Amino acid sequence: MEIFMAKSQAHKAESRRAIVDAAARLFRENGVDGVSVAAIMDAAGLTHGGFPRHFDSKQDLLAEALKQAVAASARVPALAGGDLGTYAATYLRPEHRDAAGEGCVFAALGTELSRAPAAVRHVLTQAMAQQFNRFAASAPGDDPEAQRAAAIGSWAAMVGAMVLARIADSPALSDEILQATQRFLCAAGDDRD
Amino acid sequence: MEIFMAKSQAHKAESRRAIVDAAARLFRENGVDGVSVAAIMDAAGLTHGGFPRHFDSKQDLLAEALKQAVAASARVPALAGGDLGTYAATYLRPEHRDAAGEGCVFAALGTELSRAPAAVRHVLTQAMAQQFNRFAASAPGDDPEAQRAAAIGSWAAMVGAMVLARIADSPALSDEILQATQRFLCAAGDDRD
DNA sequence: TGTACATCAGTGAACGCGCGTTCACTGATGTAC
DNA sequence: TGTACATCAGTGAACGCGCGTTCACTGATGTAC
Repeated sequence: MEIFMAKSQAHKAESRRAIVDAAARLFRENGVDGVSVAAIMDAAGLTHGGFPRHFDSKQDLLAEALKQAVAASARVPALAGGDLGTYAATYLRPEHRDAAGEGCVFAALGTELSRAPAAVRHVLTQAMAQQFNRFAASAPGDDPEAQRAAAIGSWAAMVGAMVLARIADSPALSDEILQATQRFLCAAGDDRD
Repeated sequence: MEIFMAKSQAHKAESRRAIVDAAARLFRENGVDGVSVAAIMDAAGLTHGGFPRHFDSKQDLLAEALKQAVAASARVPALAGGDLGTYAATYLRPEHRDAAGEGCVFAALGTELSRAPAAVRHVLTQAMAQQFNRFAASAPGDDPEAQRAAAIGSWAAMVGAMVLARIADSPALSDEILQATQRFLCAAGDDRD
């Protein structure tokens, strides 16, 4: 415990970063309604009273946390490379399923976010659009429209598979969902090469 | 208002059905944490005080509502027919996206349900297993393993596409996600026919 | 058939509890002189 | 260089509020006689 921690302006930015980091992880792990502001502040090493010095509301923090999370996802090497097959192989690993807090925002919070306020959904819409553009260029096939369809359909399959794999209470079925989806996507790609 | 409504045992079953129906719809529309027990009872035409005569807890009702919802989904004609392509065309319609309350449970509540208690997840796991078995038989291709992979991967794509289409705040992008996924799934099927 | 009574679905008030949010206060920061 | 003071990040107590749940009560049901 840093009892005499400085409270300068420089350290405020550090606190803010810690809050956003904790929120991005805890929201994905437990859902938006499954984690309290107090729990987030605690995970950031602060008390809940300091919250309004950084954010107007929990929704405001949610928007910031998602903004950071999608930006971080866009920096994942497999995605930066742009190869759909490589990305799918990375995305569909059991390690991703078991670490929702550091994983895909859409697979972790998707159904809750469809009911989120406009500001939150807008952040995610732009992230989706960018993702599709990146993938479309590297998708198999030569017809641009078909490439884009493959990019969108493949990503939908990844997100859906992760959602379903996390619901399954049988480890065997959960693993199978991930493997089968990867096989399905590979086959769909190979057919067009 | 049926002021002098009978309160016989026969009518209790009717009340229970009304509660489960309302819950199945409202949970899917607003999320589990987005609807209160009082709101469900109100939608069923009752007051919240009568709730414990029918269910032990909100979670108990959730399990019952999901059980009914997945059973109803299994009776959808396009699914009973077993043809994957027909089912995808039905599933991926904008009307489904815009009527979450009557639609697929996994697309409406998927990410919340992954954090649900074991009893709830078990109901859904069995529903998934059945869905895969039904689809696998009619999936394109002749290798049973590949057929099963196609069944699982295709359904994952449908669920994922619906989740993403509901997040998108741009109607154009939302429609495109549904159409592109359908095109992608058709192409994946055609390649194997 | 008629009457007394036990049952229990449903009512509406009330109960704790946890939550998001607010606020008076503390004390280190860093500026003014 | 020192000293007085304004600022403000962070603390911890407190605020309403809505929620899931509980409960004394009502009155129709339907059985016992």
